[in-house]
This record gives sequence, structure tokens and C-alpha cells, in this order.
Amino acid sequence: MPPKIKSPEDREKLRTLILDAARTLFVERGIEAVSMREIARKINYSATTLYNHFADKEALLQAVCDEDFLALASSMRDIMQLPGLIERIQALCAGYAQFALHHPNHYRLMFMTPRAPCNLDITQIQPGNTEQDAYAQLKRVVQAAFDAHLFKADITDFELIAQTLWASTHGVCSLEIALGHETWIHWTNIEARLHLMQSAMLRGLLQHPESLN
Amino acid sequence: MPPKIKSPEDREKLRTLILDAARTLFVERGIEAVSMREIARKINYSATTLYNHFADKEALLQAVCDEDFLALASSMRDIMQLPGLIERIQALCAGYAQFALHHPNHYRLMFMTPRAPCNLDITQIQPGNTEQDAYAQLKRVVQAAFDAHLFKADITDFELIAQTLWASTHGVCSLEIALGHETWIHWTNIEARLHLMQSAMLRGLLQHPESLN
DNA sequence: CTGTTAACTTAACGCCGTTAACTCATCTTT
DNA sequence: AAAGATGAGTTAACGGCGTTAAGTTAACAG
Repeated sequence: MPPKIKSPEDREKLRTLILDAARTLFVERGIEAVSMREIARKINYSATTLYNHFADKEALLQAVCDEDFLALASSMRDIMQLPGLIERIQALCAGYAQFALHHPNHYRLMFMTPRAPCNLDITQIQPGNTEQDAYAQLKRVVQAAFDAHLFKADITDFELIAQTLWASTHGVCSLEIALGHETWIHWTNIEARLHLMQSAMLRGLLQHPESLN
Repeated sequence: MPPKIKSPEDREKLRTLILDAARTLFVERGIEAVSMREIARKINYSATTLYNHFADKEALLQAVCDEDFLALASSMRDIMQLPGLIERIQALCAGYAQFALHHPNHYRLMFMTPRAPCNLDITQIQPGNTEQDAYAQLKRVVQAAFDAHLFKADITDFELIAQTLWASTHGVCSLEIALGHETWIHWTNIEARLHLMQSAMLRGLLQHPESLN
């Protein structure tokens, strides 16, 4: 039914057509709405056509997420230009949280779903590459702060600090995504939760917490 | 094929047979291995028989989890007998983390999966009932510590404190469950992560953190 | 104008959750 | 004891899913 495609640029066009349809379903109606057949229906192709462009469903979803995660890493790169080390850490966490809460379905797929180790075969993102990997950026600035002796003296592993900071922000965000609409919990304001987590963590980690504004 | 059942106690017996088969699959091979047909196969009944005992798959899984969550709440109840308030908070978090890491599939279903609000129609657990709800117990001891002015004076909402403490432990555990096997992250020891999170949070929240052992 | 290639389709396989229709052993009522 | 009601269990089916094999057809090469 649809026009045939031969040229490479047309092929690329269809690829992004598929990706956009998948993203729309994914974002709007959650991951359970994303089926190969549904995506195909949306763009008036047969389901099997999708397999000309993506190995399987997982690869397609990974491709959708990759695009948006590169955007996250890019915004992190901007934050890394801020002057102060602490300021940078705070902004990284805040930016991370904003991404999580604005893209709950992406976030869920990437950080709340156990995966076969390792989807590196699938993802385009290169871990450790500061340009692409948001965690690598946090790690880098935490190491800088560690080297500047900004953390309490009894903490001897900067990677442990980075992972704990990550876990703290992740904790607030993932709880909000998973249970934020549960009515049996009298949730306090999400911004208040993020803020208290942020300030408590830094007060608990920094050598001179009184320097926090 | 299997013997017919009439008496209520036999009916109960089959119910727990189903529950145990479901739990085994769930724990051993993850949630994706749990299908109504697979459970039925395991106990030599037809799949439709399961619907005589549970409304649908979700209700069955909820029933599986309920049982184990009552065990969690029960162990929390023991912890609540500890003398010190801070000691109690620390032990609650540690016990919670231990449960999460020992029952990753349960934990994932209950705390890492968005749900239609509210599964209260399904679950047997009564939120707020201190006997059954682990969060209610944390909230209670945090309130006691708050009333005793153990937290920093600029924090004015004890429920916010409880939720932040919960989120911090949840952050470490859920990241471990979701990404703990990812090889591109050079994970530090999980106990070290839990410990640093714990101590940093309390140092950041308590008025007199130097009193921590 | 024929042959090849690759894009795309239809049809199918074997799963899934769930329901409708049926069988049949057991208990109740006459 | 015969007849009927009950309900535990079955098989068969519906419509969905991801994926693959086989077939069709349009565009290009010679």
C-alpha cells in the first residue's frame, strides 16, 4: 500500500517515522500500549516492515530512549559549565530529576526495569563517554570536589559518593513515578521532597555544609 | 483429571497450592515467567481453574505479594521494640533494605511498577494500619523523633522527613535491583552504598549528628 | 526486456489473558 | 431412591501479542 522506498534518505525517513510513532505511543499511553502491530497501524504499514529497520521490539524501544537520553546528557554538558563545584552537583541532580519527572516512561524503561546485562549490544550510547553518559558527568564533578577535599574526611571513595548522590535523587523520582498517584500515601510536595533530599544529602556529605547558601 | 473439591478446607488447600506455584515461578524466574497457563501446568490443573480462586492475574500476584509483605511488616513490628528512636529508624531502614534485596521481584512489583490508583480493591493490606503497613511504622517513629526535637530545627514537616528517608533507602535498593548487574557501571559494594546513604541522611537531618555511634 | 534485488505484504506459529459452554461428581430435596 | 441443583473442573475459542517464512511487487541494472 505505501510507496516503495529505495534511496537511503527515504529509508532514513521511514526509520524516523517509525521511531516517532513509537515514541508517541510510548509517551502518551505508556509502555504497555507499545506493540509492534500498534505502531505499524499508526503509520499504515504492516508490522513486519518494522523488522526491516529494527531487530526486534526491544531494539526499537532502546532507539527511542537513546535519542532522548542524548538530550539529557547534552543538558548535563551545559550544566557542567557552571562555575562552582557544589553548584554543579546540585544542578546536575536537579536536571536529572526534571528529566525523570518529565519523561517518566523513558525513565522507567532505563532505570527502573531490570535488564539482561548488557544492552550495550543494542544501545548507541557509549558509557563513560562524558559527552553521552550522564552518570559519567556526575562522577567527574564529584571526583573534582573530592580532590578539593570538599567532602567529609572519613569518606574515602569518590565513586561511592557519586553513586549515593545518584541513588538519592533516583529514590525520590522513582518513588514518585511508581507510587506518586497512590492515594493511601499522603504525599508531600514533590519539589519539597527533592529539596530536602538534596540538602540533607549535601549536609551529610560535605565537610562545610554551612557554606550551602 | 485432579480430584474434585467440595469442602472449604480443601478449597483453601488448592488456593494455597496455586499461590505457592505462582510464588515459585515469580521468585525463581521473574515476573515474565508467571503466566496463568504456566502456573496451571505446574500444578496439573487447567488454566481456567485459577479463575475460580482469583479474579485475574493481577489479583493472584497481589495475593502472593500480600503474604510476604505482611511478613515484612511483622519484622518491622519487632524492630519497633528497640529502645532508641534513632536506633529504631536505622533498623527500620536496614530491615527494609534487606527485604528489598532478598525479594527483588516482590519489591519490583510493589514499589517499582506504576499502578492504577488504587489497588486497594485488590490488596488485603490496610494502609495506615501499623500492624500491616511498613511505611506507617516508619512514619510513627519519625514523628516521635520529630516531637523530641531530634531533627534540625529548620525542617518543619515530619511526614516529609519520613518520605525522604524512605526515598533514600528505596533509591539504593531499586537502583541495585534494576541496574545492579549492569557491567558498564563500576558499582561499589551494596552494603557500603546503603551505609553511606544511611549515615549521610542522618547526618544531614539530625540536630546532633555527632551522637551517631 | 529480462533478471535481480529489496521493500513490503499476507499467513502462520506459538504464546498470552480471559470467557463461554460443557461435563460430571457430589450434595439436597423430594 | 430418583431428580434436580450446585459448583469444580474441563475443552475450545476469541482476540491480542512478537516474530518468522513465504510470497508479491515495484524499482533498478544489464
